[in-house]
Amino acid sequence: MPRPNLQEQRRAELLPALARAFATDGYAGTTTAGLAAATDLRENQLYRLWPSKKAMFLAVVDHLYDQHVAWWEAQLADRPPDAAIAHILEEEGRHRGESGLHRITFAGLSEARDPEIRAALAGMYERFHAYIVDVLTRRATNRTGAAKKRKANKADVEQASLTAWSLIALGSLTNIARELDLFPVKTQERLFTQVGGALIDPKPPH
Amino acid sequence: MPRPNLQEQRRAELLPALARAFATDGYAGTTTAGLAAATDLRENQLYRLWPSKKAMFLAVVDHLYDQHVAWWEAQLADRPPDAAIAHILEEEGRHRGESGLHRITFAGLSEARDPEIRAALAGMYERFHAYIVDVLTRRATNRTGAAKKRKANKADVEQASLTAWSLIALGSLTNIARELDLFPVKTQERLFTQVGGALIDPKPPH
DNA sequence: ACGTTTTGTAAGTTATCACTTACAGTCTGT
DNA sequence: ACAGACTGTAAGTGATAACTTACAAAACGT
Repeated sequence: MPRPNLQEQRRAELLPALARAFATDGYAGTTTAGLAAATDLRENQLYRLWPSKKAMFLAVVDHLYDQHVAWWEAQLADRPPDAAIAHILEEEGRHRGESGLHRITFAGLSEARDPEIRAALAGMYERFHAYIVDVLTRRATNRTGAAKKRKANKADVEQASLTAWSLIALGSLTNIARELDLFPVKTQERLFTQVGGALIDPKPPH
Repeated sequence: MPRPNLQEQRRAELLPALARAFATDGYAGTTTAGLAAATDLRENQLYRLWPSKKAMFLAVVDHLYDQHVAWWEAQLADRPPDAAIAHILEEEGRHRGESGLHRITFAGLSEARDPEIRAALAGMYERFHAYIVDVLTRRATNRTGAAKKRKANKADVEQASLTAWSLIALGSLTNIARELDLFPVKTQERLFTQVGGALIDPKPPH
């Protein structure tokens, strides 16, 4: 049994370069030749690691989603819930721009006819939404006093769900705006802190 | 001088079919053969009306934007500003789904590297934003009393600008959600009426 | 009816696409 | 050292892309 199988590791190493390529040119606009150039490999070497261009794209989607959630986790760790959320609202815009996640999303949305791509994107949104709802309700129950330890009731969760979707909406527009240079970073920050802040905290301290 | 030139009219007639094709398959995913099939013409007949596939796409972007604004105008006409806005918030989601505007936007965003496509999209967003700001400030000044007829001041306009972007954000997410079946229509309605309503009207009547 | 122009139909061109095959090197456990 | 799997390089495959060319058939003003 000669030579150990390092394919899994190789895949992981190549994903950032693939992500960059897909983010730059979209799904249909990215060629396998381009992917090979981006990874400094030949096309058939990529095809030894994934069965198709689509598989490469789906792997990229998963990779970026994991990366994004990991970033959230890092922001939440070692901070009290309120401070963590405020911090995320401030930093989310900046971070989103750096990862290529939003461009991959646009690319995927253009291919939403394809059931696998569609499912991958939908799963990503749903998991992210669930995650935010969890963060929001954890914070809400903490606030009402750990002593009571009341379970988040149905109305609370429903409200948190709407709020979570709204935050995701702000994030989506911010991505579009960044892509098209619609408004300066300052406006983007105000969107997140002012509007986003108002959303999660109906009575602003003024 | 034989046969009048009806090209302009022909172009206008064909745009809806072209829009449908681009909306279905994205920009790069749509082939000129597909466009020909969608319009029931041959490829070279299309090329007699537009110089390239890109020109066809840009024409579609303009067409859908004009259509969307016309719809807004129709909603605003013959309604007092407040009622008109409420009505738009209720109907916007439904209407957006029917026109293919959002899918065209996704398609374009995947090609945002192309300066012409990028400019067309950016222009569309900016014009739409300006339009909403105008609607919002008209309403605000109306409210403070037509008698005073005070000019909208800078802070008002800035606030309206943020609100307008937020509404556009909700619209964008709604489109994504519709595309990916993220949540039911009811949630979508609540997003617009509850969150959207709160955005344009910080103190809800309760 | 005629001359000019637009319209319709078909075929072709060149490039590039996703994906494959062939084969020579190279590494590893034994 | 050597078998057997992995790695690298090159070339090739058929399909299909955007876009053209060629030419016959209408349509219109005169």
